[in-house]
Amino acid sequence: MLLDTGVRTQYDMGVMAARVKKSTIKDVAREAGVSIATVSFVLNNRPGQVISEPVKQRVFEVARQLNYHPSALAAGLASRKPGNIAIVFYKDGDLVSNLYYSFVLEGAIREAARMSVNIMFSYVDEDWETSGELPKVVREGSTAGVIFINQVHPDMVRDIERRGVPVVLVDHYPQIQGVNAIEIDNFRGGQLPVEHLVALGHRNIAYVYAKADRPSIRGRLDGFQAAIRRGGASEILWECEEFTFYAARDLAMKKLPQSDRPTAIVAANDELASGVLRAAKHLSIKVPDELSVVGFDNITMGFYTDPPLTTVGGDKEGLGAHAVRRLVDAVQERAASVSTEVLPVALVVRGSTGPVPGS
Amino acid sequence: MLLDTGVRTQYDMGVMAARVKKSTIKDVAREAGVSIATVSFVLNNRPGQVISEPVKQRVFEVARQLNYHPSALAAGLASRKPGNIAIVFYKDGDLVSNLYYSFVLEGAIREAARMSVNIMFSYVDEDWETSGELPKVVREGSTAGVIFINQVHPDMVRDIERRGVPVVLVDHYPQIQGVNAIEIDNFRGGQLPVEHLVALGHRNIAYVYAKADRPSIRGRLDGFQAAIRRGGASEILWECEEFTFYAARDLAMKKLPQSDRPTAIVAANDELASGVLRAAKHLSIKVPDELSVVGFDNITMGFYTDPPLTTVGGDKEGLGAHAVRRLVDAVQERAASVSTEVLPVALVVRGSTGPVPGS
DNA sequence: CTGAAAGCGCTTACAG
DNA sequence: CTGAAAGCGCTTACAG
Repeated sequence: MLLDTGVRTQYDMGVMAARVKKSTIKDVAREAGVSIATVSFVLNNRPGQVISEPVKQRVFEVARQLNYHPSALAAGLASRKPGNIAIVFYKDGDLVSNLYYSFVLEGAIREAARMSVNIMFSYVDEDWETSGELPKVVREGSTAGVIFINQVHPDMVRDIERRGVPVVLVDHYPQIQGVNAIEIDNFRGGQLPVEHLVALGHRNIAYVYAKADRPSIRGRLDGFQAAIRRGGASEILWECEEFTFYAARDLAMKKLPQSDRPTAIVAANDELASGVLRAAKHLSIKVPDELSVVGFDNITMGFYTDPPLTTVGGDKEGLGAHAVRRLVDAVQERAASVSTEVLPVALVVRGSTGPVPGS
Repeated sequence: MLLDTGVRTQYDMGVMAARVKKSTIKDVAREAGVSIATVSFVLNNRPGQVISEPVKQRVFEVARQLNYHPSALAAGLASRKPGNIAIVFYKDGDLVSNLYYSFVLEGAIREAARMSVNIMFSYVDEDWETSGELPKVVREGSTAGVIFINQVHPDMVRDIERRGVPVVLVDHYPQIQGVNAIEIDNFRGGQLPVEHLVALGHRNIAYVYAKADRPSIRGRLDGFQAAIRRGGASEILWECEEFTFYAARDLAMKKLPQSDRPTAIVAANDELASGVLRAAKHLSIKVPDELSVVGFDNITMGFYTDPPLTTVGGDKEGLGAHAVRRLVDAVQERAASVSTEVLPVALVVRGSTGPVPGS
């Protein structure tokens, strides 16, 4: 438990003389002249339970007057279902401050607010294999369901569901079968830039990426390659050391000066694309006149590059919002079955792409 | 309440045959051959309560074996103190995805995880004045304390504290007296760039900012002005329309070409500084050779500008972490008294500042 | 249509 | 040093 008993200090000093006490279901029942069961029934609009209109009105009225709000703790305990959901992520990540996932979180939090569901945040240790310890929120039964974003451990998901706590996965890896999941259409997202560039006359298109054992990265590459084949363009793969701005910049600094330089570059994400843009600037290669560049993710950064970045945008907030809706459905057992929901992507054309040079 | 009764679908189909049930304090008491009170006492390490060593060991052992974890809901209800804290913000903000505050949140979440406290997120309507409605988490008594980041309504803070729920404010506005608050040293942060620039020989320094009725912005400006006076430099104020990259860029595009152009520019934040950098690039003014630029906040963006931005950095994660520790102290009534904690700032020298031209 | 009562899983005076 | 019992504020069969 979080708290000790102890003596109040500041409040006792008179500053907060009138400490307000919450009214309870008993207060409402007494005032309205009904039983607490009846109060509970009308306030929860219990299906199957018929309460006469006058009684209902009286209860609502009294509840309003007394400013009554049911205790979430008591309700959760009695119903055996906490009124909260939780987002759990791994400790060594930077999920919250991440330029991409922070928008997913924003979407989740807003949707939860809209649905009047509290949302909790919790980390789990990386070394789940060895500890086997479930997230605190599920160990202590304070959440009705959990959302994992990004990394996840398959066995942990099983263990959590075995406790009767539904799980929804967002843009997760590794792959897991038979779990509710939400992701964006990475394959389609990989095609979009190519189609755009081919329409602009480009035939010589490089893909900048880094190795990563993740479905989203794989999907983008697959989409790129499929579109390249279909467009009759030639596929060039530029592999960076890692998924960073500077790795992409350095790679581009090496590759761009070569004589058979591609006329367009598609990057696996906006950060890499920004690195390419920087290299082009240093090499005095004009974008988009001499080189077109496309990113992926549509993160804020792309507004501020020079020129502003053409990119592929998924509905990041939607990812979070859908996950919350999905989870609440699962918790309420309204969910038909397990499935993976794929959210659409769209090309966001800004200033970094143009007709192939010499066209 | 979040949930209906209903029939399980997927789980009943055999996939999740062995639904695990949580063990309770009763189970532990029975196995260990003691009363539930004793279990509660030893597990909570209740001060003043003396339990014999052998009994303690037995209880711990059994609890471990049964994988017992106290129900947070039950404990919260019985003790009248929820085991959670909450971060509440206003609905129209972009706090979570904000380039600055997302790091504060990251720090808060991590610290909460470290302290084994659950942290909840909640929005509150903008129109508090008219609704008077407290955040859901406090209405329903599911939080032991709340943190407000950024915007806050003074009367709401009072109302919440009157419920016995302590409040901690992070980088808040407007000003409120008598509440626990954490902020960075904006005044000192305003001085730092000037001292740095003066040491580099600059005497002609402009401050780029936008009007905002916020202590943090005011503090930076005050610091800037104080340092300018002390350094014997001349103060130039460039006021933008708003706090955006493009507003700063446009203003700089107008001001920079003037003959009496300053040799250095200090911006009220990194976004404005980036805008100035962009204008300089368009005007072919070399940074830092012909112009020095300093930002504020040390957001990720500053790594990617060209050149990388010299800026003033506060400990953003620390802001969140301190707030959590502060709040937990207040909840446990260990807090001596109400106070404002000011976190130090430091100059982060990167590539956008250099000696005054002609030196 | 409504109420009395058991119970959710804990904590906490109180008694011994 | 330990236990029996009341109580936290709800929900939910069950009875009428």
